[in-house]
Amino acid sequence: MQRKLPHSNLYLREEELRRGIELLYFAYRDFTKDPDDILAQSGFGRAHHRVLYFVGRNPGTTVSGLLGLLRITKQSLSRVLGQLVDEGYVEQKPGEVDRRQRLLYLTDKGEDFEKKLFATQRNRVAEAYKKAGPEAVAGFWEVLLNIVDEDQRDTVLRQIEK
Amino acid sequence: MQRKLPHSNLYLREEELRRGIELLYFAYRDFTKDPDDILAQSGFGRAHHRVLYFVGRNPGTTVSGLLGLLRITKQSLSRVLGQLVDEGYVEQKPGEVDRRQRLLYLTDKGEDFEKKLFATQRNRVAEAYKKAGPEAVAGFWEVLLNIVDEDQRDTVLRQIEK
DNA sequence: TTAATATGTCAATAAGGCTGACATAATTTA
DNA sequence: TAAATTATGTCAGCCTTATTGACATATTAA
Repeated sequence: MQRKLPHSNLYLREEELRRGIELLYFAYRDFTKDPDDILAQSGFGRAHHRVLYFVGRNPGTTVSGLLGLLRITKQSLSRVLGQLVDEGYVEQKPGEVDRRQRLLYLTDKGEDFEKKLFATQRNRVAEAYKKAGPEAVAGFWEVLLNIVDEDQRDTVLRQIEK
Repeated sequence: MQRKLPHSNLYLREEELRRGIELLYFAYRDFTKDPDDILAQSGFGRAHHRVLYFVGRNPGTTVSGLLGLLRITKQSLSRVLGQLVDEGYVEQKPGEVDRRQRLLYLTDKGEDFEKKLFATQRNRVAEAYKKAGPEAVAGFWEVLLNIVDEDQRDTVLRQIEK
């Protein structure tokens, strides 16, 4: 596969930085489109998706765990999470060790829905991985990880290597 | 540089797809944070940034050109663009060939502000490129481009190779 | 002359963030 | 044990940014 390599010595030139910034914007724009369409049909939005996704990936997580991962306020999360609980996508169980906590789990309904949402992004990313090849994928991961705030990289690594 | 390579044959496994999806989310989350903070101080939001950015990159673009690139409605663009024009960041000149068009340009004030916003993302991406190395950067570009909608890739390529 | 195009505008609606204030139950600490 | 802290929830109000639909104007093209 022919690939244009960034300039070996001066690869930090304006043009190449612009390219990364723009690709990130366009890729993210399209990446979020498919699940957004499905969510809209159920009266949900992107925020519901994130909650479903991270609760699915981290069953038994607490509200504050989710707040730390999503980095939004509890008032914002509360509205979204409340809807998901009300409509039976997420269930809360009191923590056994610390009974102030509400441990979060997807219900069967929530799992089915999350799978449906995931499938669209999964297909898109799988296609992109296939076209780009394994080495490109490794580079993709590495650059993205280094774009994350330095003090968040450990948290992200723990999350993605779960 | 030691890098974990995705599984050569079965690299489309769930875990590796999840990893890409999550990294994209976390990287984008942090990537947008710095300019968002600066924008908030001036009473602007992320949408203003996008307009400033793409007008800066494509001086003389039309309103419909911008709509196609950003893929939002003209009503949404209109509000944001109107504010930027009112406050002297963007200027509109009637098209010479087609006088219905309003060609868009950054003013000096707009250019200064855009540079300030760009600098934050530029630094972040430059650091990430440096840490990951040129080959990783090439992979980063390639995967991102393939995540973009297939029918949008030419448009995106024309934009990033400008 | 008519139709289509580029742009702008008004109005209503919605998602999803935010801040601030306050409440409750449970746990930890002094 | 009493007081402070923590985990969570909730109410109220505000902002940005997106949406749809309808309509207006100027200009260009058929």
